[in-house]
Amino acid sequence: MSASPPYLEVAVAAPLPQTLTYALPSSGEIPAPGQRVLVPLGGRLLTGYVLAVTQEKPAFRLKPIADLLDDFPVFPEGMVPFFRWVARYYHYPIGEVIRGALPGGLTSQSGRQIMATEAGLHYFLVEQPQLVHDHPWLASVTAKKKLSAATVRKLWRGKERRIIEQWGEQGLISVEQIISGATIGQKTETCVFLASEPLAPETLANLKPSEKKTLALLEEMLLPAPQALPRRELTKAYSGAAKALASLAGKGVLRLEERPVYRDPFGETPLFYPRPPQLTADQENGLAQLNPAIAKKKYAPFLLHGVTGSGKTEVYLRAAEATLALGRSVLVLVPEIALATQLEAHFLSRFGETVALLHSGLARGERFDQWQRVVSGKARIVIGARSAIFAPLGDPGLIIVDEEHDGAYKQEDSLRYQGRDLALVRGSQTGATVLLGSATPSLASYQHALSGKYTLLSLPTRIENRPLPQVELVDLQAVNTVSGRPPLFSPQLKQALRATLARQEQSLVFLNRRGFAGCMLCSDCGQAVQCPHCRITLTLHKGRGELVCHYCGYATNSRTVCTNCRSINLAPIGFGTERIEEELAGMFPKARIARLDHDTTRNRQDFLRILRAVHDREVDILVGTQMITKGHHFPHVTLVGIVWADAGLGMPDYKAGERTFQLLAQVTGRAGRGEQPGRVIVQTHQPTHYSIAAARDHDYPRFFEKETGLRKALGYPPFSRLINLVLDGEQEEAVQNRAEALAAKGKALRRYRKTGILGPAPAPLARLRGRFRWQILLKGTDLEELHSLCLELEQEHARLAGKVNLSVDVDPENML
DNA sequence: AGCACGCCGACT
DNA sequence: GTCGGCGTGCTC
Repeated sequence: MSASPPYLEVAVAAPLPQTLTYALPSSGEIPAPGQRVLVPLGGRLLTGYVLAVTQEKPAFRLKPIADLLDDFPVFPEGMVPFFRWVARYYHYPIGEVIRGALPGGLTSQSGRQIMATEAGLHYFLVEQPQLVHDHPWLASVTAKKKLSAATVRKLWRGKERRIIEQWGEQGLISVEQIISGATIGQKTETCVFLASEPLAPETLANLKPSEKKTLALLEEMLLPAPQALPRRELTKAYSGAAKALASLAGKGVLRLEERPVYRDPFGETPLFYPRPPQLTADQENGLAQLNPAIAKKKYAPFLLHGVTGSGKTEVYLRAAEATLALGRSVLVLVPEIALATQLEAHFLSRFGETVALLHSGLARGERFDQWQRVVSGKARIVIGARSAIFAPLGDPGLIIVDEEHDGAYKQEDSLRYQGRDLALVRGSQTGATVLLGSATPSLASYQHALSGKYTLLSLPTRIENRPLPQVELVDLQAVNTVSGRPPLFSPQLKQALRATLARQEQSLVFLNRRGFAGCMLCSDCGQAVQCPHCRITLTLHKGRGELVCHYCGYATNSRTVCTNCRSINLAPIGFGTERIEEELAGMFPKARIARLDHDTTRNRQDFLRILRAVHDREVDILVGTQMITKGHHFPHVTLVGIVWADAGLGMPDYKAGERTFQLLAQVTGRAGRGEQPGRVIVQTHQPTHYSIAAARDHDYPRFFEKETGLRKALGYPPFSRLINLVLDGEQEEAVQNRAEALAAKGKALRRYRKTGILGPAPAPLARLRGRFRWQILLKGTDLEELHSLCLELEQEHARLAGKVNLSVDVDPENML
């Protein structure tokens, strides 16, 4: 058999559902899987990712690869099946999957660069200066400044293209094809290390005063963490240090090296956590099951159910040690916001240089550096937020997902993946042990643990047997007010806030409400009006005067009766953290109040700034959404108030009960970790609701039983699978028509009998950023069928042209 | 996505 | 009669 020249299977960074085949570049070089290449596609050049080298020749004429972009792969070949799986399962173009997985700034595409010729300069500046006025971009060109690639693209796509081409032909400007977009720089910091050898006495005796001072300072600063210290820390403390450090390095007293530096969010040197010599019996027991699984190098999923403060971290660390000892690598996923917690410091303390960090707070260059360290094998432990599931580790033998129940693992735009679910997929592909950890496991994970699909490990007690905090429930229905409507703050909570302020301690005030959707709340039983078919809270559409189900489209007049107790005393309700902040400011004019939610924290910096203010006791009362439950423990917070614990139960979401339980359990678990036990006051309209009562009693099994029963009865996950199809566009009618057309098409396809089509219905945020949104929910137990139906509807959508956009959300968690 | 091709109204 | 608008379809 003669060897034909190989062909390359390439995923192109464009929204194509399939991969494309290219011939070898003219150089004859054969790029390896994982390398980036520049490929021609429909008259332009863009980045592609080589997935495979194949001998299979397709039936059509191939174009050759235009260029190689890398000397080495940017991801290991072993990740190719993973990318394929993700693209297929989440109905997302594979090239976009890979582009999104890689650190930013690695995507090249062809563009154009516009420059003025000598003749042009004269023409535009002297002969026809009004042209510069008419075409403002000419100002940059005549000033010999480069136009950005984005600017040129916009001009080229718009009305200016003709004139640009015309002037190009006249020789007034030059239009050159360039490759742009890939912009990556290295960023490191100079760090100081003490020499490992003890110093000779004569060296020490001959030091200059400034050198002695610097050395003393260094030793002092290194004391809490005997690792590296950034040079600028020293030069900040003592301006003579820069010079002294250089000469000390020359004398061999210390080393200066370029290193990435990891910083604590509060700007302190990371704490060093020593390896504890003793484990608890529960930790030992867990590791006795984990270690053999790790050693087998086969896929083995575990659920580590441990209450807050029970020592999950040490189990992670020991499992990581065992995995590294086998020569395999470790991937640790944490919720983005929790990256500021001690977990990262624990891993750094234990494993030092072999840890890489991947999170959204890194600058582009930093992110690229971390990526390089991983792909080159220098870093064998990766800690990161959900996107770190795409970290280019060659042979992950252990994948840890901390706080696995956390909603932050679900990406809610572009590629809508679930990081925790992908951890299991990647683990099963690479033969890894997957360790999911949580104090309040997701229903699905716990279900799998009980069914034996995962192995359940338990850490039922807190270290040192500290008690869980006492939780007081306040029934808002029972609070008497002049107006007869429940108040925002009960006398109990007001009183507690006042007392806490008087003691100069801090309070946290939660409102689990980031949604905007209003609902109708029954003033007698406290329950929100629900859909008779879906048991989902109906959303109030004020304009139409209707209550609408966002799952099935059911609508009823907003003047209705309570679905629970038939009462006619229904009141529209809807308020958020902003209102709470306002009320508090009115009640306590002298208190320093801060708010932490999506509106006040545009980015990680804002988040850390507010946390820091609380940490430094510059804030008396912190108001916020679930964001405050994560991350930090503040020792001076002695009161936690939950304004409206059942707020989440009013959301149009089948997971409302689960979310509510998790939130309350997380909050109450967090209080009382300091020396004082702390007080938790939970205000609610539904004190007997199972989610709220079980959270008060720290009773996960009770919650699980009840919630599982409800889900099963209604056929919601984990007893079925969902795919949400969201249509959006500028014209409401077009969107609604398309939604109806697709739903009708789906219902007409008789071969998908086992899959239900709910809707179409207006999306819970029916108008978002000026676009109208409708959705169709697919629900079924047959995964195969569900996905083929989805695929057919996508094809139907593509066939029907129009300015309506379709996005697919597989396993939706939050349909807002 | 973005570019080419193709089919209809208002200009020389 | 052409220019140039945008709607559809394909990209190895």
